[in-house]
Amino acid sequence: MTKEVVPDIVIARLPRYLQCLNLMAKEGLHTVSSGVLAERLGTTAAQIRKDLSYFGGFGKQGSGYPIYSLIEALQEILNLDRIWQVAVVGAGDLGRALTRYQGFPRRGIEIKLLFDVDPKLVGTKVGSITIQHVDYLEKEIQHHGIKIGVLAVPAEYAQLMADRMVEAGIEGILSYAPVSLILPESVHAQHIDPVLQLQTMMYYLGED
Amino acid sequence: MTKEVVPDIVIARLPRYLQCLNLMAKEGLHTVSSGVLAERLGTTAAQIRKDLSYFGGFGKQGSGYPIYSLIEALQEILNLDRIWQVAVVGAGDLGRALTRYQGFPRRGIEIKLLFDVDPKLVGTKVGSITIQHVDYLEKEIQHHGIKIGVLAVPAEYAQLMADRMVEAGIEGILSYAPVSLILPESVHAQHIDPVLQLQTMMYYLGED
DNA sequence: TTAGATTTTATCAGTCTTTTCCATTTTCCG
DNA sequence: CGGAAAATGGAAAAGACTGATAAAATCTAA
Repeated sequence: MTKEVVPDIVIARLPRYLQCLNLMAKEGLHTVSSGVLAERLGTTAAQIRKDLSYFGGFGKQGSGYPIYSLIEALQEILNLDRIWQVAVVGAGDLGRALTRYQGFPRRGIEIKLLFDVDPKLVGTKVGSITIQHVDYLEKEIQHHGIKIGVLAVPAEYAQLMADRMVEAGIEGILSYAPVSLILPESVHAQHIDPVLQLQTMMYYLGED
Repeated sequence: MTKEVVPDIVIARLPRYLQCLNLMAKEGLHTVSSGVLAERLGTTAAQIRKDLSYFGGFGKQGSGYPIYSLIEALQEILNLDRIWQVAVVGAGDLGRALTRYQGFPRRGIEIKLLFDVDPKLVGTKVGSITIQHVDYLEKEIQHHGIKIGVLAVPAEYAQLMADRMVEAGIEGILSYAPVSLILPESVHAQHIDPVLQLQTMMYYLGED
């Protein structure tokens, strides 16, 4: 009866399962066993079964998991059964590349707003989006009721922009800025920093 | 005497500590306690102390950690006390943005090679790097003895290019392609996929 | 229809991580 | 100088996650 809490680390793996399942569906498969899925994902069958079992029994003993209904179930669990609108702050190389990235619309993510401070950029378009001045950040985010923000600004402005987004009602931030952000507990943050990931790698590559 | 194994997850946190320490050094601080560092990083003091203690006692009771020498120690642990050369495969929006990214040279990462298949791109320059045809991938990587590759190609070519990089001697791959790669155990791989991170977030944002 | 192979599910044991506790050392301040 | 406060580092406890095992269900083929 008690709504058992699903560990964060399990949630973080579900999108990867979904990605792989979508690929398999495109290949024309209808059913997959945890063993096969594990091999494609580089993990273990037991882990996949355990992870999925947090949400109920999707599989059929003897045959495995029906791909289509598992995809649907995961999409519902992750709340992907709708379009999520996103605001991007920072229209430099990175911000513009993200705004043009076709992988977003293909997977239910719509870049709705794009902001920058540079007056030379404001008013120009990236794809179908017009770059707006950050002065309008709060107003526009509130107006569209956007809950997810992407930070693509230099490190020194990241905390300020994050604070403003939170103030405007943003509840999740994906940051590309190379700094640690200090945010309220209630805001979900994720960081992407290729340098940090490469540095992690260098530890292991060093012994030569 | 037994060389205790440091957990992967600890290694993955060290670059973040280093990033924060560098920032503090720039602010003119000389010493930092685990508590203050933890607050800036959004973690706990105990975890930082435990992580650092895998490598020895860097701190001084009563005052904390001397920032400069801790930075140096971490750089040495992570093998950052030299320039790492990197090859980028894929010169689309993303590959070019990465090649231009100033954060790499600033932190000891040199993009040395950039490849693409598109004959319209081959021969053109991105910053000071000339785009080469992927036909020369193996030869060039071997010639320069490069150990780290960055994948910035469409999903359907990612596995093929990863295989070729491994064949050429690459030991670590940072992939931006939205697929799971199947690689030998000996190759260290990291993935960056903003969609997966956003989807993880959507699970938590969904209850509204 | 039945036997055997396959595969999930649930449970439990084991391992890995994190947190807590505390002794010790250093710093600060009156 | 001396006591209180601050801080580390190690040991141990607690907690979380993963892997293994047994049981049940399904499928396949003869």
